[in-house]
Amino acid sequence: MTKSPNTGPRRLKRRRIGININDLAERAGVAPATVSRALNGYTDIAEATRTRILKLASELNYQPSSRARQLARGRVETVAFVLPVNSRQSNDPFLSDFLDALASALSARDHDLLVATIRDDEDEIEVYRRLIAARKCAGFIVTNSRDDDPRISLLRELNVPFVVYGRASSDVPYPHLDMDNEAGIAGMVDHLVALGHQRFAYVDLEEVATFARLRRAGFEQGVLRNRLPEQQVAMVRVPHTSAGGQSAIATLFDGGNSHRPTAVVCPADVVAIGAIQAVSARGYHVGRDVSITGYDGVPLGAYTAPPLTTMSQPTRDIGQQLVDILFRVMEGADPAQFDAVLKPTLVRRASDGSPTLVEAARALP
Amino acid sequence: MTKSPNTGPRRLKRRRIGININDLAERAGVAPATVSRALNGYTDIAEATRTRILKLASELNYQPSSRARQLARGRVETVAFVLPVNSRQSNDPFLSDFLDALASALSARDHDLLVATIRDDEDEIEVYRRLIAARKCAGFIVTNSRDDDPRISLLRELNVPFVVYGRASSDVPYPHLDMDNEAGIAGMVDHLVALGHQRFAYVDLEEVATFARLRRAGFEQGVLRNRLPEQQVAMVRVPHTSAGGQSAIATLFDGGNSHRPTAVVCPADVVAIGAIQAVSARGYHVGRDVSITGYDGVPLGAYTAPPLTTMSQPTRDIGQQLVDILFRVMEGADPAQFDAVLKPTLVRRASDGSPTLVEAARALP
DNA sequence: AGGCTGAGCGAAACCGCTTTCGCTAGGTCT
DNA sequence: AGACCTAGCGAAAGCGGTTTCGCTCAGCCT
Repeated sequence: MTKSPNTGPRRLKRRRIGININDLAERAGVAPATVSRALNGYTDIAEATRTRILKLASELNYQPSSRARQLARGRVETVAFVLPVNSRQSNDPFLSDFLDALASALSARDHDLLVATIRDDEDEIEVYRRLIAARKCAGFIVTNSRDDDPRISLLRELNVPFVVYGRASSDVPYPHLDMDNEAGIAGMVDHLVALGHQRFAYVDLEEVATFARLRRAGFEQGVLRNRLPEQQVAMVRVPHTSAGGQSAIATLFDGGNSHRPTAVVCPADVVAIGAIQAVSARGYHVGRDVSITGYDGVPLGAYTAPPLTTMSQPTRDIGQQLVDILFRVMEGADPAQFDAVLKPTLVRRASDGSPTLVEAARALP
Repeated sequence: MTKSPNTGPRRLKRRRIGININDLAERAGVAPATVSRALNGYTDIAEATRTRILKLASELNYQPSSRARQLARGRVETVAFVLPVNSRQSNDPFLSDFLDALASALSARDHDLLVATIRDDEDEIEVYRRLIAARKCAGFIVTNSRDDDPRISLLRELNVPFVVYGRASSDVPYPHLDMDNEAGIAGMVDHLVALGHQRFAYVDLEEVATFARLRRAGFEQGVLRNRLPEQQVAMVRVPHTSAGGQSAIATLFDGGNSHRPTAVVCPADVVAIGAIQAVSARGYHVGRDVSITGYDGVPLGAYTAPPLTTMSQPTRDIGQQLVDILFRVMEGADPAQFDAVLKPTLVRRASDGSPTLVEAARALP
């Protein structure tokens, strides 16, 4: 009977990769242990020896194998970011900024970023389980948190460090960082009311992620605190896409609805962009006849016609802070203490304005 | 004198992570070697023993430590993707699709995806060097290739497997996959000529990446093979942003230039979106008075006003194929044989049309 | 001069796994 | 019945590092 694996991956070429610590030690005329000490900043080593070894190492371009080092140290210097990818569209224009923020912050701490992706049809929890069981990472960055998120329960249960971007309703505290979605949208309502708007529509998102719920809550809060009468406020619910924005406008404007809104609050720029397009197509002048606002601050929002007024989020800061928190947790800090909330900032462009010309607009077909 | 590192990272909590192969072997009443054999599909093991071990492993949720396994095997089951991030904008709406394609294809082969990022101010080559020296990955996916790309020289020199998305002029062959940028843009010119256009403008990109050069070459080829007279063809050069598109239109339309183009060919959707905006702002009707085309197939292109006609690239296929090629190279295949080129497909929406009304349009202010 | 101290380094164990090598025992063959 | 396989498994040697422990020896003190 054969002694080789009958299944398993095809044998990849096993190349002799570079030199190892023994080679280096031999050339330096010291023991491997001494090389290790020199490279890791121990002080019980003669300065002369250290510099000699360091010089040799840099000449030979030697670095310890991360695999071996991590095994010996019993640590894993990798953080995983599991990215949900919904097949219908890629709606995150900040992804590269976000990744960069994560990767830079991690690399400043000599850690690597492992990226895994999950599509709708895949079993998310299974991916987390595998990463944990194979000890591929020391912690997780979790995004797109949902209410009662099973990932959070899993990570708590297995006692794996993690930090969540966004909030999930949960009875137990967990480390997270969030934008103040609620305050953001409520602030947008304030802004529009200040411009003189009274008839509002909100485009709710068909989205399980918590931020959708919080933004809606923000709208309701804005309505409440500005004492907008209930019959002046409409709400539609559409997918989180530009097409969703278009269909929202269709239901708001095409029916025999006599109470067309003068302000349409969208909880996402992509949706707002669809809405602008649909409103313009109906002959209205966005920013004058109808105000439409977004949320997110996507770069393209500056180039729509008219340019989009929106709420912008400091993507890089968020990534940086998430990593900071994660390390605190990995170092053993009490996870419950991390619950920062950052405020978005209003970026006013040209898709909003005073509703002075609204009656004229309503006279249109 | 102390015996602890005076520098180096703060000590992370060293937790006892799960069980190891010895624990499992003990519980199963066999030697660790037998467990390893059972888990790795060797055939010189009794079927009963194997199933017993497998059952126990899944009950205890045991998986071998990837670090230890890779060290023992002398392999590194990780592929690195080094993502250039230019601070001014995040211009890749396909990033999440691309990452997903890479990650899925890799995970099908039990490999991980390591993502590193580089900003303009960082030393790219240094990042590659470090990843290689620390043996953090078995191969690289290289994108945004430039002519005479130093990364390619480095990787060849160090004999590290890699595959490039895009082409770089180089005297020595290297494994790569590319979209046929040249044919794509040339095909767009053909399309516009077929619609009746004769006066063209091309918006060249201020961009070091090779694709910019190839797309321009495609335009020139289109001009040539359609025998467009030289004085009917204008070219401007702008940054690879929507603002660039706007400024392109400014120089093309605002001067006393009597030869305004009826067709503006943009080599990127983001640029085209800026151009559409700028042309519309000048009172022209895009798609009737002026045709504007893009390239890339960004999702948002479907929601501009008018929706953008463009060339779309099969992002997922590209990622998948890149991984396929990389593995062939890692398995020792001759790198020179990989030089596939994929054709983009025309996505016709509404930003192009016959230039019949052009004279009327030119009568505008 | 003898004892003590601590700086500097080497030996060796270990991290958790893989893989080679060789042993044992049950089965087959003559 | 003895010789010979060979299936099945254990022992042990790595993989490339880190870290503990302890040794040596120069310098200092009495």
